[in-house]
Amino acid sequence: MSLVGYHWLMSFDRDHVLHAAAELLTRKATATMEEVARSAGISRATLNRHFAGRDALVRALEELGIAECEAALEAARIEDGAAAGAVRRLICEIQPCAGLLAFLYSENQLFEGEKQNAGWFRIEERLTGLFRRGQENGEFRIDLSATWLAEALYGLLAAGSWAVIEGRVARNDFTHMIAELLLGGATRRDES
Amino acid sequence: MSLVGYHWLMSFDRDHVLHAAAELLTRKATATMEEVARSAGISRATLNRHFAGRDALVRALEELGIAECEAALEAARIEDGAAAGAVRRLICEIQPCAGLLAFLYSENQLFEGEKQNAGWFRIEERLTGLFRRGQENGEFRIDLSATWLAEALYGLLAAGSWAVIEGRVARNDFTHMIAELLLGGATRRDES
DNA sequence: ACTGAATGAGTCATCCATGTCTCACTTGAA
DNA sequence: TTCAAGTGAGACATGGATGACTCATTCAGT
Repeated sequence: MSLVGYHWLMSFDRDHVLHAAAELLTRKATATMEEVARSAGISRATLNRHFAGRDALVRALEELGIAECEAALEAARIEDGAAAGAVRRLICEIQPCAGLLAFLYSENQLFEGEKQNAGWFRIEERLTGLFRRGQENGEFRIDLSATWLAEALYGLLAAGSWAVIEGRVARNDFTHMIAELLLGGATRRDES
Repeated sequence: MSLVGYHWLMSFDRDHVLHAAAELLTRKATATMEEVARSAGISRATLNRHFAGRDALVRALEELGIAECEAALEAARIEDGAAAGAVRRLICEIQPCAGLLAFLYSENQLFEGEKQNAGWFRIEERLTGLFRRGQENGEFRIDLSATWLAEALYGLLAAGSWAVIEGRVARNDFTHMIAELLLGGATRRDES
């Protein structure tokens, strides 16, 4: 049947293509459509058949990033328990798509138009809500705004991804480094 | 005399052009040479007379960024006194060129060639040296590598610049936000 | 007033990424 | 086997950014 399942050929895997594109574009944001196609193991023609232009590809990556972000927010159950633990779980869950987020984060054209994706607002809301909750129950300091903490999390995720890609830090330390710096800071603590 | 001082016309100010380009490219990394020229108040022809192509302009911006970074490192006297205070002074001094750094930081093509500027190595060395000093004298925790702390500083500077540009946080809070988060983290501290 | 240097505006050719199209081939389903 | 869908390779036209060029104008110094 042509309606139920359209999977005669397995050579094109939309999800695989998107992830390959994300992986490449994270390292080289100016990569050619040809390069993106080759990195996914398909031809430029096929890539253009499924994504009408570079812009459409970036938009699809944006959707993917938002979806994975919200999935991470769900999996981390950020509304449960202590805020600090929630942040740790979130960073752990979000690690697989950190590279994609770093690319989207640097793609500032996504945010300058008037038709920006509402998904970012939802994520921003939940994220700032998490930090605000931590501030209200006394876990987090209040002199750093929840908005800034959310923004800093993005920045640290991007910096961490780049550092891992360039081999400056070990991939296994990714979660620990970001979570500890964001939550505890660099200064040594005598308590605990 | 044509050898001593070449400043007959004041209409072209190399430093002003570079700073205008930095300011624009920070917001829109894909800006046209025409747009860059207009943002500096000069024509595209003149821009091309002084910078042979976009690549040369980016390289000049790289040089400017490195120079301002090292100037900030000097002005902050990062070798003096407590490491935490040195970091605060450094962030304060580096604030004016944070936008430029954010742009260069996202221009990953600068770091993939084999002919990358040695200035970054010098800065990286001094920066990691600062954090290592803090670790060795017990100020900073040792489970976060000095390399990562330096990388995180870059990431936070970039995130802070963007947040200011987009109006998410106040420009006056820039130094305080970055320094406090990097040094103290988000978690509330009961000691002073 | 004169001269030379530098600029601004405009034009032109070139390059490169992109999008579209065609055609032969492969593959799964009937 | 037959057929239709999907793919890969290649050719083609297009658009936009870029760099080089010309020419009139402006301005500083003499």
